[in-house]
Amino acid sequence: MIRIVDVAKMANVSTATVSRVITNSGTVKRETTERVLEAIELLNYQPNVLARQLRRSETNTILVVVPDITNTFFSKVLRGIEAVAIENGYQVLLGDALNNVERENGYINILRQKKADGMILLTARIDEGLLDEIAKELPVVLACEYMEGSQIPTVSIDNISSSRKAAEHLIGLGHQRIGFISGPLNVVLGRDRLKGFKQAMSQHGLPIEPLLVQEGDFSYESGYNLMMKFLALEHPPTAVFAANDEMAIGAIKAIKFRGLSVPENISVIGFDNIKISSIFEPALTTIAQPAYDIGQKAMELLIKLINKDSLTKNQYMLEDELIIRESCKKCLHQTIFPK
Amino acid sequence: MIRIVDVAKMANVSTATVSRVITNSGTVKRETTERVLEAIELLNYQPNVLARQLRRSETNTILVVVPDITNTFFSKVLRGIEAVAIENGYQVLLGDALNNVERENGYINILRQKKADGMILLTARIDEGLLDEIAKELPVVLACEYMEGSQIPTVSIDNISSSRKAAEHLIGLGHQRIGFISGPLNVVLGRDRLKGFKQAMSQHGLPIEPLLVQEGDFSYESGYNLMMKFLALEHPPTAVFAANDEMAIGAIKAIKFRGLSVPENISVIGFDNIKISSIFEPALTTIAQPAYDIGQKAMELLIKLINKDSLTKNQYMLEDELIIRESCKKCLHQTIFPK
DNA sequence: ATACAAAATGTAATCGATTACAATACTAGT
DNA sequence: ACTAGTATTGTAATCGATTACATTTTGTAT
Repeated sequence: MIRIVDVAKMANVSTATVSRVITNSGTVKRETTERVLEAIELLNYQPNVLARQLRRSETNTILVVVPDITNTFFSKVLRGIEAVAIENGYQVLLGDALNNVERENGYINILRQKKADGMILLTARIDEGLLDEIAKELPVVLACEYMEGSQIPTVSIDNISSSRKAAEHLIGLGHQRIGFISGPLNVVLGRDRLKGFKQAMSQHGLPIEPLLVQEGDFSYESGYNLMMKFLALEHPPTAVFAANDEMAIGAIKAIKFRGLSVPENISVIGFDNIKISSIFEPALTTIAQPAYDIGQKAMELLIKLINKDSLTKNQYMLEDELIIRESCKKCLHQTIFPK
Repeated sequence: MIRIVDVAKMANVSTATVSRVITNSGTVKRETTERVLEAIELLNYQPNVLARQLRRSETNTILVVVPDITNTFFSKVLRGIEAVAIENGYQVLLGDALNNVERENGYINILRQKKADGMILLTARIDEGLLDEIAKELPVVLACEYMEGSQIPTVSIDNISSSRKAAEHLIGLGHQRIGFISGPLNVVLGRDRLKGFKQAMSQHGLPIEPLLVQEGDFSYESGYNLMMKFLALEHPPTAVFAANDEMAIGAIKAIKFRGLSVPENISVIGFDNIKISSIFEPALTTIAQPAYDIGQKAMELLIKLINKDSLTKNQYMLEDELIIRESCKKCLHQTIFPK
């Protein structure tokens, strides 16, 4: 292992000078710089990052906690985060929470142990009080998710209004019996999308039937199973709004399994606009989140927090967009089993 | 920031003793241990990981380089890696190479800088000589990919034989004009799957028409575009073998776009068995890789390398499986445009 | 009570860089 | 030639833990 003293010896200077050359401090004479660089080259010297980090007490690493890495929506956000991170000399440490609160908490400890300079959470099932406290001392940004009443900087879309927009699209097509397959209701995200749905229904004077609101977990399987439940009702909904695309696709598969078709018999709308939603048949009508942009913005905020720059505001809402494809259609009959 | 000396002072012992308590060395009297633990509790002391790592010259972090994080196949491998990593007290640092060789090289430097104790590569476009040299000094494991003539430990399936198996499935169904959409040929993986395809064709006395072998890049888009090329031929293939599922799905979409159907007009077989391949319609016939197991095994090997345990062998081949679903069918006519 | 071994604890060096402060070399102005 | 001021370089403290080695305490056998 080549150390800085080895370089110093070879170049016939002090370690301080070598260090100054490495960090481009600009105070080293050109000749000396050249001698040092030559020695570094010759010895193939690589500075020991741990030592540097200890001295500077910084890691140049940020931690990103994803609820579920197999969901492609998050990989797009990640891409956005990574782009800005690399540009600014940060490494990205990825934590997959496996949809599991304990794992999520575990990652917080990594931040606490100063293994990372900051953290971006794409999930927020963690105890609010705990997170709020940590965020007071350490740089934390929430992306996609947010936390009620907390001052933690957040980047997301307005889930309530976009959810309302999706529901209104169905209502606008004449649907009245609309089923809602929600995300897990222990996360704000899940609750917000439900809230948006309910708002839209109420505002158009439509009843919210408890049987037509089911709690899923954002997985394909839950979408499939809950749709099966809807289909077992005497009066199944004529349209279904799933709180994410994976569940929407699951729902469509269930409908098809029952020999019915989308959108002819039942309309389905999703949320997120993951890649597969445009490939799947019928192509999914959905709400597009600017995933990449969310990632970028979140990372930008985090860098500001790390550098202790002040933020002009701490809630960033980006624009979503309703993407109309093939999975929704005008409602022709108020029941899907006409006699 | 609470330091170990603070704890030592409070517990009225030396820092050495505190350290011994923390590391469970077992040589500290029970009373003292309790006093120290109490102080740690009271002060809410968190050891500084950087200092420890510097002293011990280990990071308890391993680096995983993925060619493309948006491909769900890799997230499954990652899950396998992570499971074993966490179990053994390792953190996983994820590098997304964005299908880009330079990015890939960049991650090697992280290992070199000792920011990680070892590395698992799920891609290997890097210069062979360079990688081989690094692997001599530092723990490196290849997963999914491998490198010809190198001694780097590897976990994968036998891509040649599984590819042959896939091609033979089509041949067994009577297909003779079979198109092959390969992966990038600058990676062994891509070349191997092509090799398997060619072997199967030759062994059954079928000609390999250059026009029917096209190089893709594992993306949905390339599958779509290259299939369009096939369809523009005077005699398009009656079956297509795509070197991964994403391209296979792209190919199917192209076929449908042309008003033809799968498998009635053209059979399509994929590779990887990603989740969507069973959901997509027609459900994809494909080769299943034991992605999770590959990840686990790779991490196990890496841990052995890090601990300088000896490996019994350094090429691990896991079992693949041909999964027959709906996208392939008996060949009825040797041309898809019968006069 | 004594001697010796084993157990427990302490002291201080160490990991490898960065950086505050000190010292020296150089420049220009008189 | 002398001096103030700047540019360059060096010395040594420092980050916060771990650990080799030294020392003290405890336990046991005689």
